[in-house]
Amino acid sequence: MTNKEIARLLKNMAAAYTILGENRFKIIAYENAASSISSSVQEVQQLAREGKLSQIGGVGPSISAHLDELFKKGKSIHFDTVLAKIPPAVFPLLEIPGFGPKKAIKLVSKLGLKNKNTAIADLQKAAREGKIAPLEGFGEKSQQDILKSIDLYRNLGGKEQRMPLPFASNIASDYVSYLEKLKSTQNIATLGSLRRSLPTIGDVDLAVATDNPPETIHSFIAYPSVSRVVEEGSEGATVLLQNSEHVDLRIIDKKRWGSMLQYFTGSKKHNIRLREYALKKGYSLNEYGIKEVKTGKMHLFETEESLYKFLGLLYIPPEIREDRGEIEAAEKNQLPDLIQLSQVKGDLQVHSSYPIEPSHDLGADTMKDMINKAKKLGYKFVAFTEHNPSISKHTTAQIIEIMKKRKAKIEQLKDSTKSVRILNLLEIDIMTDGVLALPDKALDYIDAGLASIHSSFNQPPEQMTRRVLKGLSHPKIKIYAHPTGRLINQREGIKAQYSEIFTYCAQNHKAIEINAYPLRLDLPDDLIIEARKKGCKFTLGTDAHDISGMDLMTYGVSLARRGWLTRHDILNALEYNELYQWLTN
DNA sequence: GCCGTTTTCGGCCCGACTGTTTTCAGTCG
Repeated sequence: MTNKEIARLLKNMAAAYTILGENRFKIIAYENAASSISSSVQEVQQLAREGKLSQIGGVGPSISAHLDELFKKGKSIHFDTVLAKIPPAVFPLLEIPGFGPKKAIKLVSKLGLKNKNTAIADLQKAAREGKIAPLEGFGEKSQQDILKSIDLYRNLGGKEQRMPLPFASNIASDYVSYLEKLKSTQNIATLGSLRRSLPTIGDVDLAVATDNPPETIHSFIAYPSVSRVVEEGSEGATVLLQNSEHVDLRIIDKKRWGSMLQYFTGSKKHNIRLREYALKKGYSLNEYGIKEVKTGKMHLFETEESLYKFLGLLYIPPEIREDRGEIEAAEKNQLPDLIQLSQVKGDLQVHSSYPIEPSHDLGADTMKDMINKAKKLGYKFVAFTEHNPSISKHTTAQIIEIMKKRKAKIEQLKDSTKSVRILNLLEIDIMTDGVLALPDKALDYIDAGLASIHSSFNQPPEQMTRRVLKGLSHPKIKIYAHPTGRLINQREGIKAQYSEIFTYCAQNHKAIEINAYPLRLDLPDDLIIEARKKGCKFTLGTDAHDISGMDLMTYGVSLARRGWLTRHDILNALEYNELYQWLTN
C-alpha cells in the first residue's frame, strides 16, 4: 500500500468514527495520523517492516498494531469492522471539496445512495433533479454549491500540482520588489510554505502592511503578469498569473504585524503546539495577539521576535516551524544555529562543458567560466563533477585516456587560479547491480567521487539498498548524490531502506548530498533529520549545468535549515584544506 | 487514540466562513 492509500484509509476511519459519534479526540487522533502519513516521504509499509511505525508522529500503539496486522495479513479486523458500519457510498463523497462526514452521511441516507462506484455521479444527478434543496439543512444555494464542487473535483482529478520552491520564490521576489516601490508600503513579507521554504509551494502568499490599503490592492491586481483577478476585497486580493499560478495578497495592520505574520506563516502543527504552550502559561493565542485568560487583557505584537519573546521563547526561524521539537528547544535555549548562505564556502556539484563524453547531460559553460562565477559568488572552492564517460560507447582504455586528459586540464586550472581552489570530483552512476559505471583504474584520476542512481528507479527496497551500499563502498566514493533521485512533479524517488544507508554513511566516512537543483531539492527534510541523528555529514551542491545554475545554492541552504543543520554538519562550511583532507582521507 | 519538564492519567487550538438557521452545525486552514 502506498502512503496515500494508508492515509485515505485512516481518514475514512476518522470519518466513520465521526458518523458513529465516537470520542472526538479519537477522531482527531486518526486524522492526525492520516495527515502525517500523507506528508511523509518515507514509505510507511517499509517502516512497518523495520518495526518503526511509531516514529511517525500521531501513530501510537493502537494504530500501529492495526496497520501491522493490515500489512501482514492483508486486512485489519478492527478497520474492517468499523468501516462496515458505514454505508460505502459515504467514502467517495469525502473527496469532494466542502464535504465532510456529516454532510456525506446525510445525503447518502436521505437520497438512498447505495453504490460506492457511482456515488458521485448519483449525487450529481440528484442535485440536477432538484432533490437536494428540499432536504432539511440544505437549500437552493447548497444544491448549486454541490454541483460546483463536483465539477471542481472532476477538473482537478485529484492531482493538484505544486511549484518547486525556486519558481514560487522568483514569482514572489518579483512581486515584492514591485510592491515595495509604493510609498505607502511599510512592511512586506511572504507567508506560509514559501516563507518556511518548503520544497514545493501551492499558492504564493504575500503580506503587506500599508497606510493606504486601496492603493496597495489596486497595484497588486494591476501587476503586469496578472491574467485574472479572482477576488478583490478591502483586506486583500487573489490573482492568477500567466501560467495560472495563484498569488494571494493579505493586508495586515502594522500594529499586529508580528502576530499575523506568525499565524499565516504556520505551519498549522507549529501553531497548534504554540497555542497549547501559551495556554499552559495562561495565555490564549490567536492571529490578532495574545490574550491573558484571567483578565482578558490583549497584547499586540509588531514583530514575531517580540511575540516569541513574550512567551519565553527564542525566535524560531520559519524553516523549522513544523512541530518537530522546536518550541521545546526554543524554551530551553537549545535551538540549533542553522546554516546560513554566507557560511557556504563553495559548491560541491557543478557540471562544466568539458568534453568528457558522458552518458548523461554535459554542462553548457567552460570550467574557466564556472570558476569565474565561483569567484563572483565569493567562494573559496568549487568542485567539478561531470558525469562519468559513457561506458557503452568507450573501451576501458579510452575512458582512462579521457580521465587522464581531464585531470591534466584541471591541474592546469588549479595552477593558474589563485583565489578559488578547484576540486577534481566526478559524478558516477551506480549501475543496477551496484557496480560503479567507471573502471577502477579511472578512479585514480580524480580526488574523490560522488555516486548516484540514474537508472532502474523501481527496484524493490532491499535490492535498491544493496545496490546503493555496494556503490558507496568504493574507497574513492565520498558523497552519495541526490539520494532519493526524485524529480518534483515528474518522478517519485527510489524506494530504499534509508536508515540503513544513513547508518552506513555515518560509520564509513561518506557524506550525504543535499542537492539544490530546483526539480530535485533532494534530500527531503525529514530524511535529513534522520540522517543527522545518525551522525551523517552533508554536502551542498547546486548540480549546476551552467553558470546561472550556480546562483541556486540558497535553496540547498533552505533545505538544510529545514533539516536543522548547522555549519558543523556541512562540509561546504569547512576551509578548503580541511575539506580536501576529508574527501581524500 | 496520542502524548509527556503536568509522563502511565488527564488533558487535547482557534477563528473564519457559509448556509441554514433565529443561535448553530459543518467545513476549512
